[in-house]
Order: sequence, then C-alpha cells, then structure tokens
Amino acid sequence: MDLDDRRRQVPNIVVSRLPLYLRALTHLADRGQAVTSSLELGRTLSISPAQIRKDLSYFGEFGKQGMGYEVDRLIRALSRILQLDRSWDVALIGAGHLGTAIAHYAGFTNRGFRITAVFDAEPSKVGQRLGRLTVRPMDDLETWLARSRVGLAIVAVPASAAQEVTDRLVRAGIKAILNYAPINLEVPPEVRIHHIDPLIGLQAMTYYL
Amino acid sequence: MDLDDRRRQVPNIVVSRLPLYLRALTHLADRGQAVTSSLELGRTLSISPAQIRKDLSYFGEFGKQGMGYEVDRLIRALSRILQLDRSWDVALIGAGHLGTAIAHYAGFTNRGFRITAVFDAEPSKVGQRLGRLTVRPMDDLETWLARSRVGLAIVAVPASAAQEVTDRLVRAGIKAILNYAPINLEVPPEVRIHHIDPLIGLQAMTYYL
DNA sequence: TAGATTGTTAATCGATTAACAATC
DNA sequence: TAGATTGTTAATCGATTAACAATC
Repeated sequence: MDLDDRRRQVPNIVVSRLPLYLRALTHLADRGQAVTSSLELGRTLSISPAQIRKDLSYFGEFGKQGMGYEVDRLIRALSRILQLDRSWDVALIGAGHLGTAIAHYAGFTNRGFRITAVFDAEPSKVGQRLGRLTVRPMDDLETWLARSRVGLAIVAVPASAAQEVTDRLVRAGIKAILNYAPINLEVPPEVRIHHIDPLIGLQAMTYYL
Repeated sequence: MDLDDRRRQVPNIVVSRLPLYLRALTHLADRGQAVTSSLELGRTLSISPAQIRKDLSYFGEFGKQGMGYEVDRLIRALSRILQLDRSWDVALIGAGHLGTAIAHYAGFTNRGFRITAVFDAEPSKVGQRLGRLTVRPMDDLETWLARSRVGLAIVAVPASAAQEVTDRLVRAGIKAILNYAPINLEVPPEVRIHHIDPLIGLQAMTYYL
C-alpha cells in the first residue's frame, strides 16, 4: 500500500477534524505550551481522547507513551499532512461587502492562503482598490487564471450568479471552491467544494430554542 | 411520548439537514415548481432519497405515495419545525469589515432573522451608521439585551476578544451564538453555538489537492 | 520503578441504505 | 387499474468508544 492508497482510505470526517486539531494546537503554542495530550485536546474541542488518537493513527505515530504530544511537532506533522507547509494562491470572485471583508481578513494570509486576485462583474467596482489588490473585470477571469498558480477560488457573488461563476472556474481548472453564496452549487466529482452559509447554522439552532 | 420527548429524540445530524432541505425547496418554489420527490431533492443535495424520507419521518408524514411532496406544504412544515414561522431578533457584536458585511447581508432579513443592534468596543466606530443601524458601545450590551427580545447573537470580533464577549452574552441570557471568530469558544451545555471559520474549510480541501 | 499516556484492537453505537408493503 | 413514490422496517455500513498492552 503506497502513500496514495493510504490517503484515499482515510475517512472524510477524519480529514475534516484535522484543521480543528491544528487550530487548537496553534492556540496552545501561542500560549507557550510545549506538550499536550489527547485528553487535554479532547477537552478543549469536545472530542473524545480516543477519537483524537484514532484519527492521528491514520497518518502515523506522533506521540510518546506516558508523555503525550509535542505541540510543535504535531503542528508540523498536521501541516504537512494537510499540505499547509506551502503557500496557496487563491482567487476571490466578488468584491461586494462580503468580498471586501474576505479580502481584508488577515487569517488567510497568516495561514498560507494568499488572495492574489479579486474579480467583479460590476463595471463600477472594477479598478477599485481592495487592500493590496485592484478589482479586475470578470472578463479577464480565464486569461488570468491560465497565467496564475491559483488552485483555489472563493465565490462571494450573489446566489443568482454563483452557478455560472462556478462553471467558469471549473472549466478553467479550479479544483477547490469555498462558496459563500447561499445555494447548492453543482460541480463535477473531482472538484472539492465547501459551503459557508450562516443561515444554515442559525436555522439549525432555532430548532432548539 | 409528548412533543418534547419526540423532539429530544431526533438526532442532531437530522436537524442539521433540515435547513438544507428548506433551502432546496425554496429554490424550487422560486422557480415555480409545485411538487417534488425525495429522489429529486436527493439529486440536488447529493443525499440519498431514503435518507430524506427517513429524516422527514421523524416529524410526521408530509408526502403522498405515488405523488411526492407539495413544495409549499413541505416548506411550511419545515419552517414550523425549525421555528422559522416567526421573526428572530439578533444582536451583532463587532462592526469591522466582517460585521459590516453581515449587517448588510439581505439573506438574514428575508428569512426571518432581523439584526436589531450592532455593538463595537472601538470608540471611533460607535455612533457610525451601518445600514439602518447605529453602532452602539460595548458598555451598553447588557442593558440593551435586558430590554430587548434578542435570543441569538452573532460574534464577529477578533479572536482575542471573542471568549470575553461570549461570556458576557451567555451571562446576559443569550442561548444561541453564531461565531465567526477563529477560535473554539467555551459555552455552558445549554447554550447552542455554531462556528463559521472559512480557514477550516480551506484546510480540509487542500488535503485532497 | 511507578505512573501516565500512547497506539490499536475489538465491541458498541448510531447512522445510512435497501427493500417493500401501503397507497395515492 | 398500473405506475409511482411514500413511510418504515430490517440489514448494512461506518464511526465512535472502551479497554488494554506497550512503552516512555
């Protein structure tokens, strides 16, 4: 079994927890803590210690019996596993209020995601500055993507335009999309898509109120 | 078994899918479609038809054999189940780029979530207009919440301030929080919390690239 | 060494799916 | 009636947890 086979075998839900572990570990490192345990991590994340150990065991052995995990070492290991030990160029589509907030969000840059271009269909928006960037016309999307190293895109356009924008991104070879538009986008199976819809979260909470 | 018992029994994961069904149904209704089936809904949402039928069966019978589901009727039923057949007042904490984008987001208002106050700790922000609203000082938070009908809050402050803000909201009686700060907030078990962190989504996708 | 905590196996738990009788 | 699709049961699948030997 080679690395790719092992990779394919890891359940999706396990992969989706790794960023949570990474965030908690980074938080510990910021506070100057050098060592942690599955018990401690589990408590801060409301995840059972057994599950954390099991999740990590898909990728190797990162701890020491009786000692726990070196925070820095585990951060490096998880970063490598998630391919975060490199920088990712990201294209942002949409320069409205939401796009503006995303463009200014420092959290991306600090963690290896660099927004390298912003596009908008609105002529009045084109040419405006957004932090370090200048808004480009949507017509330039394909040409620009072909010349860039961008592998991910963030969709922050109105729901009515989101599917068309997505189709263009997919045709241009984008393989991962973070979607802020409140609709279910259709993409081919090889394209990863992650939805961010605040309404979905709110609506699930009101059930319990 | 009374209604409350039945309510408690429904798995969390089932509840979390109901807003997705609602969104897909609303989309169908907007396009003028009157009837749908678990097969059609499943295809648009990438969920098996059996699962949709099973999920709905926790709450009653909403379809007709051989016919499917009346879109409007199912929308009304799900809205009632999720308590969306009323309006919810929401407090927004944080008037930075993200808070501004949230305050302007029409999607909330259209779906029964009304942001009725915005708070910020920054004196330069206080008094500024944000759409229909005026930014209030953080000092007024408790007094204002006590007088309002607000049941939910949106946290859009920097990570460093998020736990303190959350503690104040919880003490003031808020029972559901939508958190945009990129940290794991601790809340008592009776308080619902939903996290929105774009980085988590991006980081799970890079694994597969 | 004694104590602690990992990595891993086996058991348990819960969620998903297949299948089909009921029925529109 | 024939065809279609629901609601529901039972079977399957997969994820979580308990337990413990290994070992730092």
